[in-house]
Amino acid sequence: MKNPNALTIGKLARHGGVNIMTIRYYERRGLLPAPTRTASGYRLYADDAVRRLQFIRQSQLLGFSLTEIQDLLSLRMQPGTTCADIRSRAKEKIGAVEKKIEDLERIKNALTGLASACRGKGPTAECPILEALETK
Amino acid sequence: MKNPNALTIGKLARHGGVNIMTIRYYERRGLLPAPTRTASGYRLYADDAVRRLQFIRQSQLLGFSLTEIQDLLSLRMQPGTTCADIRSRAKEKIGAVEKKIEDLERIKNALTGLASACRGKGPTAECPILEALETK
DNA sequence: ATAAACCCGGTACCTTGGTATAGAGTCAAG
DNA sequence: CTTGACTCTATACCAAGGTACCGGGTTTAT
Repeated sequence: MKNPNALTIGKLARHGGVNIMTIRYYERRGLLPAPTRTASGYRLYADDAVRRLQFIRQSQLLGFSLTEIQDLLSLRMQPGTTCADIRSRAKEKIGAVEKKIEDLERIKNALTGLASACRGKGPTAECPILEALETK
Repeated sequence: MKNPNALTIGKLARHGGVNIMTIRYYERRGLLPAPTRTASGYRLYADDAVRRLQFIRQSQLLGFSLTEIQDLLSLRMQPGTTCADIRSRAKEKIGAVEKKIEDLERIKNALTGLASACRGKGPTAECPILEALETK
């Protein structure tokens, strides 16, 4: 091997804790750059691919979609992009997360109201939950 | 028409604020019972189909999936099902919603921490957000 | 009586984030 | 040198909740 650190796709997958198919999928999506190939066509990854995979996974854990992660990655590559650009993406995401939380709080309150209206006794014909769902 | 209240699929769709295709889809999924047909094969719905659609929509707004709604509907039809069975479905859903809220709170806190670590100045090479994402 | 509006079934397509399968070629160990 | 593990591409499939198109038949309004 020319590069002593080169990883085959299977090793990269084990390193990153993802499936081989996921790596190929990320490559198709443009999230991972196409690596060099051996003469027989095998992908060979350098160490930075591991960091790239970590970036993707961490970003996913923070609620970014693959498309948004792509956006973050290309922002990073563009000269002239500042830290403020990245921070604004983070703040947008915070806003979206807050909105989702509010939606879920509303749902939770509505469900809690219904559940407490139901004594839990009797047939379904008299269930206040079912009635509430039918009557808009 | 035999039934003065009979609705064609288009009228039911407008009543319920959904697409015609959605109604056919619900029928395929078993969420709406197959209605009677005219001699030429047109679907004819009675008034209760409107209430059924409302039930589905309201349940969706409360976070139930179509599969769960199917479950609620068949529970309602089964003799011997009690109000308590329905209430327990509601409580399960409340638990799931609470868990989602907690997940989102964690995400929000992590993002907020990252955003406040970033002064918003300088190139992306020094962005603490990007660094945090790369370093697991 | 004819055009507009409606409806039919079947199939394909969309999003998101992957996963699976098939059929073939390649690499390493015994 | 053969077997098993690995990799390749291309294509199809999954959940969820629909939406769209096609080529035809029906109903309604003018």
